[in-house]
Amino acid sequence: MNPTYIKEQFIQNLLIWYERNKRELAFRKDKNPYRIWISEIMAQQTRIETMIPYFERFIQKYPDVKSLSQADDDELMAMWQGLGYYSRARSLKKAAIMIMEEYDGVFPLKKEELKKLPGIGDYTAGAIASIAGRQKASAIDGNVIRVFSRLFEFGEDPGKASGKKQMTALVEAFLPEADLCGDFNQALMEIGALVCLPKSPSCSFCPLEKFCLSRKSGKQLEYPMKSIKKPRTIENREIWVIARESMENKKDHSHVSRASYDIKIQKRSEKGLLSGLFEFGEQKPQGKEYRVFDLGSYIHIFSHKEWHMNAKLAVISYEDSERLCQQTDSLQKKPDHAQFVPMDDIASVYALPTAFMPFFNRARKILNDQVNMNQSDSMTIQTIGLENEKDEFK
DNA sequence: AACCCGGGGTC
DNA sequence: GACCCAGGGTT
Repeated sequence: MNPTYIKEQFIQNLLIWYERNKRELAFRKDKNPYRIWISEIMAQQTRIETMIPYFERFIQKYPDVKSLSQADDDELMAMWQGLGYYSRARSLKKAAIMIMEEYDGVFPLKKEELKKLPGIGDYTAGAIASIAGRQKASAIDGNVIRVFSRLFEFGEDPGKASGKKQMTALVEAFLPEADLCGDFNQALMEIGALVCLPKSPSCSFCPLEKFCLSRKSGKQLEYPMKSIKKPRTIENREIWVIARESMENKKDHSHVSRASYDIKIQKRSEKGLLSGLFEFGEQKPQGKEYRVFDLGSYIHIFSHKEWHMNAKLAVISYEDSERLCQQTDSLQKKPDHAQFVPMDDIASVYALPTAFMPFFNRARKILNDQVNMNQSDSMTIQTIGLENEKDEFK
């Protein structure tokens, strides 16, 4: 058995399995470069099932490069709200503008050209070039790394530069002709997603079983080699959700059911964590009397840090709300205007990170209950416990 | 090379 | 709770 024969067998087994077992995914319907691109960016560090509904909505709103290049920034972030890694969305728009201006609106399909676009690295460039461009290119993601690490009992950390380089050479030694590379790459990923699972690989169903060294040794779970992660840092935060009755209520107090509240939000810095998204802030209202409700505590876990938050809801007067906006502006170096916006616009119009969502849901519930209550009493300070509200925290 | 950047499903 | 997901950018 010569090496060429082994490679042919490997490719044939893989591609036949793929044709029989691949999932019908929305972005596999055609080879449109724009849609392949959007799907690959959304799929970065994100499970396919999670990303599918975002993909459908995104394509509806931004059907092509041109519409994306003209997207409103806040609307774009709202479309991405909840997906995470928000710089992906900003890079998408930047790249769309580059494609319009530097490529005359024609999507580049060569790997080296694709890598010049923001948000497109080694993996994504290879995926687009091979799938949409039918070019000979590898696309090595976490799935491919796991599959090949196990196949050859790969002894280095593929996350490090040396290991990544060797892994690339190994995978590329198995690449078929250009026309088949798109399916080859997707097939390897599909094996990783459906068969060569991190904790319980189904080796007896694997078309590559007879090529797999770790299958023979029984050491599948020792690959890929993993490096030690540093522990997350913990930050404590005191969140103040500040609400006021919206102006509409004052004009029309005969219709209590139409009453609603505005909530103060401000834009986070354009750099760093959750950049460009909105938040409630940590400024306690001061001065006149206002009603306070306890919104409890919540721990939000990011990849690299944890926010341990406590939050309160303050309902203040319309007059105090305007002064508060000015105070908040003066506190910020680069003031993104603190503003009171209708409660129902939050998360749909103003992208709110998932980290704050539990507090927003609780505040909304409390405020809606307030609307349905007769507000004839003169209560000024009120605290509500959380005993029966745990469901609101997820 | 090390660090930063989200959120969610799964076991 | 630990793992890890169709990774990329910055320092």
